[in-house]
Amino acid sequence: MKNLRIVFMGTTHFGVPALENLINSSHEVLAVIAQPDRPNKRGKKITPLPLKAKAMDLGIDVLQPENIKDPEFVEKLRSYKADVFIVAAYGQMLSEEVLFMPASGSLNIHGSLLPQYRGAAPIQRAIINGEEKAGVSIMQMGLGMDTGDMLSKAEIPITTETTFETLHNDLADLGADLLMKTLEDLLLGKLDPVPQNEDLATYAQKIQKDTGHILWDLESHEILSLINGTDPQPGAYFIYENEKIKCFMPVIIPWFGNEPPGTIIRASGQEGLLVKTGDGALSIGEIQAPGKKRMEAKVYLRGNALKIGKILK
RNA sequence: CGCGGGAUGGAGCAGCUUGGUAGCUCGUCGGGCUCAUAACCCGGAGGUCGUAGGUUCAAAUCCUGCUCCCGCAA
Repeated sequence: MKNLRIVFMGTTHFGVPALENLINSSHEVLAVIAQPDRPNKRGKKITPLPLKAKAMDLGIDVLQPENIKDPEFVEKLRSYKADVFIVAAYGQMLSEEVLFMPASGSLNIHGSLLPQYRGAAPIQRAIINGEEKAGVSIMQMGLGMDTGDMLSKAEIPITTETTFETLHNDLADLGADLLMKTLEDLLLGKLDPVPQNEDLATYAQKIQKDTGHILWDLESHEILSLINGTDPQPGAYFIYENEKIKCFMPVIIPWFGNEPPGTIIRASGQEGLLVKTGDGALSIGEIQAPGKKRMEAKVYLRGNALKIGKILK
């Protein structure tokens, strides 16, 4: 099998499985392009970017241009004489010049079933919106945001236990395998690019800080989706005595009481936390208070009290 | 040097302001009650109070350095 000369662009965990697959294949990864290191996390520490760390472990050159359109960098990129660029959650828009530099152009691994959920937070939004399935798409990158012709896609179901974290990891793995097949087809000339149907396009808005604020008068399944779609980051929360309490691992519980939505129905070290919603109740499996670790709700309630009957906002 | 919270038996917390007896909820072990129980009652084991130093007759508690964890802001 003929090899492809590849330059990989990515920054987060999302691209790691794909990079690993490429390394273990007959293809040649010439370099990895990642976002520049972002100064400081909390206090002083600098957490290395996941994909960069992986690439360095594997002994691959890592380049981190401040701006990928920088002419000097573009020349550097050209010097690799790559056959194709692979982009997975890189974080910078590519210019036309870069996009079409390799003979086979640039391929993007995107965490949604395009043309739905183009943009910044496709995985979170798919869960939050209560979709029944999610997926990854590989496309030939075009000029617009996630607009290129589709080359392949794969699906995965979303359940009541699917969180952003689990789905993200599953999709990263799925995308990695899909990438290998797609590259194989590319070499065999079997690719069949299909333009996206613009009429069906939707956009996944970036997750804001208050996206996770739970509105208890929504229905249980809607709140469950919000909690799961923001788990672990940034987390869905309610306000209790001016403190943000984050909620994780929700379970829908049938409940026919007529308390106002947001009422704490149960809160004990034995029964855990149960809150009234618009159409029933939601058991919160894990919670996290400011400055505290995430823990089982019943464990938290052994040392901290939440008043039964109080209405959460 | 971005702001802030925290480290106390196995888990979650209180105690620190006003130094001097190790507390609470739970778990665990043993016993009891019960048709029975995750319920209830009785009893036990288990803690160098993150770490290094300082002040003091005496430090979980006051002072300083360090390590680690977490929330916010980016």
